[in-house]
Amino acid sequence: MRLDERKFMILKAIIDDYIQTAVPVGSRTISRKAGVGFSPATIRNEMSDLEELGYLDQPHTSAGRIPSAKAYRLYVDELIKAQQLSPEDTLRIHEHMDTRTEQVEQVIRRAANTLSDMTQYTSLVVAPQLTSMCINSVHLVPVSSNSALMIVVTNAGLVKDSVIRVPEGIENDLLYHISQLLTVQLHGLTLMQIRQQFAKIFKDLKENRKLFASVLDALENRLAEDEPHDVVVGGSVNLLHYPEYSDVEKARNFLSVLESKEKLYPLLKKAGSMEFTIRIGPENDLPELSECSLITATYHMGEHNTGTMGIIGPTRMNYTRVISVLDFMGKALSDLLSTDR
Amino acid sequence: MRLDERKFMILKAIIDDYIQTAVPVGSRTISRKAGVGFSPATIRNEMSDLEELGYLDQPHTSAGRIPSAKAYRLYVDELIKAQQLSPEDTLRIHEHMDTRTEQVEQVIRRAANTLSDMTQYTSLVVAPQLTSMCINSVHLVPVSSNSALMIVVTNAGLVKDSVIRVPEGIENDLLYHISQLLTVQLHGLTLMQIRQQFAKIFKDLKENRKLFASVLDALENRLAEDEPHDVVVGGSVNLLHYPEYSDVEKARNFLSVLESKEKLYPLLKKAGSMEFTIRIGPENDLPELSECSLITATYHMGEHNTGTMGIIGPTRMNYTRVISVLDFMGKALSDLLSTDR
DNA sequence: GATTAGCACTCTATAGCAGAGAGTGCTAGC
DNA sequence: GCTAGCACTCTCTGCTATAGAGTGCTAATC
Repeated sequence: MRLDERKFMILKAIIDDYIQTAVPVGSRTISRKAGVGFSPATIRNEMSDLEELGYLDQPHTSAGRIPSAKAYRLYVDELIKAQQLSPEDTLRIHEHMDTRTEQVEQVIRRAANTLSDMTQYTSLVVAPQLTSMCINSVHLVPVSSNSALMIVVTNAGLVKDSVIRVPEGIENDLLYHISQLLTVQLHGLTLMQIRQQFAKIFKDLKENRKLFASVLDALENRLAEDEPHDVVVGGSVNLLHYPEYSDVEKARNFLSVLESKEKLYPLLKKAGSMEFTIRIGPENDLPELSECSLITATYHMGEHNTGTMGIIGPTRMNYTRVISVLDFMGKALSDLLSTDR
Repeated sequence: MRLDERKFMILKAIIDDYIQTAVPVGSRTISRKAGVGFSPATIRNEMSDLEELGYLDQPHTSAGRIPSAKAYRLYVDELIKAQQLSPEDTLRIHEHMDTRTEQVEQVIRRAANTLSDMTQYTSLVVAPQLTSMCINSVHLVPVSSNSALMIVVTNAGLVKDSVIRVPEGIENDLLYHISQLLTVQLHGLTLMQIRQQFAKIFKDLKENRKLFASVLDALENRLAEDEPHDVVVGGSVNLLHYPEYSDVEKARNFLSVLESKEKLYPLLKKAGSMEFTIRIGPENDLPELSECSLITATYHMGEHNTGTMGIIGPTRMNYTRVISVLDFMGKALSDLLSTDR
């Protein structure tokens, strides 16, 4: 059976109502709505059909109906229309994001907070992946008489540091000198290239072999790991405001996911460079999120570097609003990160 | 009335039991304990005294007693004895923390996770504050045709970055050259000194004034902010396992605090360089934490740099265990960060 | 033929009540 | 000084009755 216009209309009304109230929707409620010219009995018949078609679920016989994941899918695919963000909201984003010079990391954190504030859901943002990652400089900073902090700066602004052992009583000047030497040797090389040229680089370094050895060793270790990009989470407690999470058990499950970056990152990664993705309830791979929806969007830093952000809410989230907020925030962020401030 | 030995003993037994069960403790329960040679009636009389003295509370007439904040204070001050961590636990810490070269940031995150895993409470760790903070190098990395990422590395390994505008179509080589120039000019200066010598530095730079101006401008802005050190939180959902937080409202309040670094940082900051601090329930400044206890401890990186870590749990937390875990972790972390790996 | 009014039926949520259980405080006796 | 005994208090659990929301079906209406 194809869905005729009236069924569409009724389904949309049910979803809209349920998004607002989180309470199963009865036929009378729909019937009373402005623009619906049918009695509860008629609505009931249609609802019965919609249930058979898999768009509605009934918690128990004498309750109203709630939309199924299939219904939300139809809803986002066909029923909602792009909506302009209200002037107040655009202003709000601009206010929150309009700070002059600031660290990229901080801009991103601020974006996450703004997103969660405005939607009252939970937000995720990952910094843009810079395309080619190579070493910019190496620094050795004395920490104690026989150890130093090794800091490696890559062109992504990403920094990797670790403590290494240095010969007892080494002069600070010498450490500095060695840093410079290493920087000259390694600058501009990708992490890959360094590994390949390890032997050669090592040969070129004449004095302080032992120190160099431990630096290169540390570097080698550092390069080996392919750390997942950091995911910034905003408003993780927001979901606890919704009746869906009045059960502590559920709340804990949800929050556990937010705590593990390893689970979070693939969620956003999967979205790739799609401008928008919407995953509803069970469409998410994580069972913990089977009662949530995740909407992702992208933003840009310069021409090549793309970052991803997302909003997680209950399946009955306000899709329309979230999409417009993400859309606008994407533009604001791209502006902020791609031009001066 | 002074507390005699028997009252001490009974109070300790009550606290120990309540820490385990979270259920108001009755006189029979205490009486049955090995080593207590008194009937429930006797215990009841003592309990009644202890209540009058403010050490015990009674939720309602026919419930058992629960320890008050005053009781916990006495408990940690006088009743608990330092305890050796079990061999299994020390092994566990070593296993978790025994990774070779790793970023300081990662070591700290790992420490936070280990702490929360082992105690089943929530952990906080801040990276060591390096004592003298000065600039190590400045880098400009092209992002788009008219903007670049400015990266400032300080000797703390801390990195501050921000996007700045650069003249349209500037050569990468030139950007690099300018970075070098700036690094030479600024290297070794504290943030303060730079601000003082702003004019002089600016005068020395001959070409590309406009670019320098915007770099220095960005730097100025960057230096102005005194960002709170980052607090790493581990096991934030752990507290939701305890009956104290079976109420979603309470859970939300608690988690909100963890979300705001601005509230968290002062908590640890206040501990200063004290080896241990214990704050019980209302002794915490934050009303949201009035039913929690916070134990902090310090660790060291090299000779001068001290970091702080803490455990937040319900007031009925297992103080003895938490203190031994923190103590051991402090040593492990200091070892890890101060010598090579 | 589609729509709707009417009605019996189902299921949930809530309040009220009784009984069990845990624990206390007091008193009298050891 | 300690404890056995007992009446009393308060909570928790389970049960029942009731109200309310909503449905599905049938028969009447447009």
